[in-house]
Amino acid sequence: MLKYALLGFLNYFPMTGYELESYMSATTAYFWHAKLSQIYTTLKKLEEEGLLRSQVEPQEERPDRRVYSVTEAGRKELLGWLQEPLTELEPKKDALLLKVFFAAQAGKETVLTQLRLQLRLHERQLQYYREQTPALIERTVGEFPQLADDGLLWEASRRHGELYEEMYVRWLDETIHKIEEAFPE
Amino acid sequence: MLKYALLGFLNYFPMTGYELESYMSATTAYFWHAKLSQIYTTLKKLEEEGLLRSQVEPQEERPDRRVYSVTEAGRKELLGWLQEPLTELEPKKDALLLKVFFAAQAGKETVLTQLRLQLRLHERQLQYYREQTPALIERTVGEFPQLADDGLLWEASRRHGELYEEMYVRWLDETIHKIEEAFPE
DNA sequence: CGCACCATGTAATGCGTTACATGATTTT
DNA sequence: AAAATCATGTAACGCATTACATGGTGCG
Repeated sequence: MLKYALLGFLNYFPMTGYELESYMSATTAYFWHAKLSQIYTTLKKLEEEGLLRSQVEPQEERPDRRVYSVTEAGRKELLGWLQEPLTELEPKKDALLLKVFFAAQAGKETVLTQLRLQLRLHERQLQYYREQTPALIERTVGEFPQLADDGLLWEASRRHGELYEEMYVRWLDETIHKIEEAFPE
Repeated sequence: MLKYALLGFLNYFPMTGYELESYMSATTAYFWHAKLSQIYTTLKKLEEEGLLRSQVEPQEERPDRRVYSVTEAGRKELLGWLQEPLTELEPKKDALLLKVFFAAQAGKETVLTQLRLQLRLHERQLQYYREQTPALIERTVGEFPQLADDGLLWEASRRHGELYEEMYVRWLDETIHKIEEAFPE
């Protein structure tokens, strides 16, 4: 799946594995992320499959840059994936919910501590989507005007992040109060 | 991590791998799931580590049942995990959002078709959390009254599912309308 | 007649993380 | 003086999925 994220980014313009990682961290990280090591091995595999090609740009005093770009076959592969509909819900994993599910065995204060900590983390993330991400999208669309249509969809995914964090904060609030009331000291 | 889900369930009462899978499907599947094959191999490993023990119950005309239960070491391991706070946000993956992010390259109608399909799936899931899950929790607490405290936290995780699906439906609605307006025929 | 349920497991493969290995330049 | 940025990769390991392998009972 990382495969398609890489093809998607490289279809905007050619770049290195290192640059791909920083773009992903700044944009898709909320719903798709990867470590550098995985990015490098995946890029190599995609080149072997003929979906990417690379060119080495020599540099002084630094490792040479290996710049990847999408081949015609790669573009077709990306388009094919974009057109395939998702006919089922994605299974998800959330370790916090798993802990909450079994938390009765650990006692009230333990759960509450954990939920309050999560509340701070999600509030901070919510703030990030509200205050940092819009400017990032505007800046990118400003820099590459041919990507204006894409900007609309980037904004849609940012909005998902915002709504998700709002929902999470609300649930944490609600749950903290319910636990406080239900297990009085 | 599946490890802790298995320890958590088996700490309620002993059961087989097959039964673990059906409990998980009915309850934690929304935030934690596993295939039977993985459950069987993990149970085996946990027994080797001394966190579980198993007893074989012979059956006629069917494969013998292997019933697992938690050892003292297993209970400690579970408690230890429950007490460890999660100090970071969980990275998540959502293939639909990845598609939406890159969807401009595939055209308006392709995205809309996909979003409308997802809307139906999420509406159905929302209905499930509202209409089916509460009865399941009540039934279980009724059957095992010593799990009343646990019931409160099961309800909290169900509520997260409900809020999540409400949020997702709202976002899909919003996004579908925005795309319809922004790319008029 | 076919499908779902009960019940167990192994083998191959793929996806992802952590650790290892290197090293100059720029910013705090 | 330390940390972040730029820049590349390999190796070992762990977690998860898919496919393989078996087979009786009960329901519609």
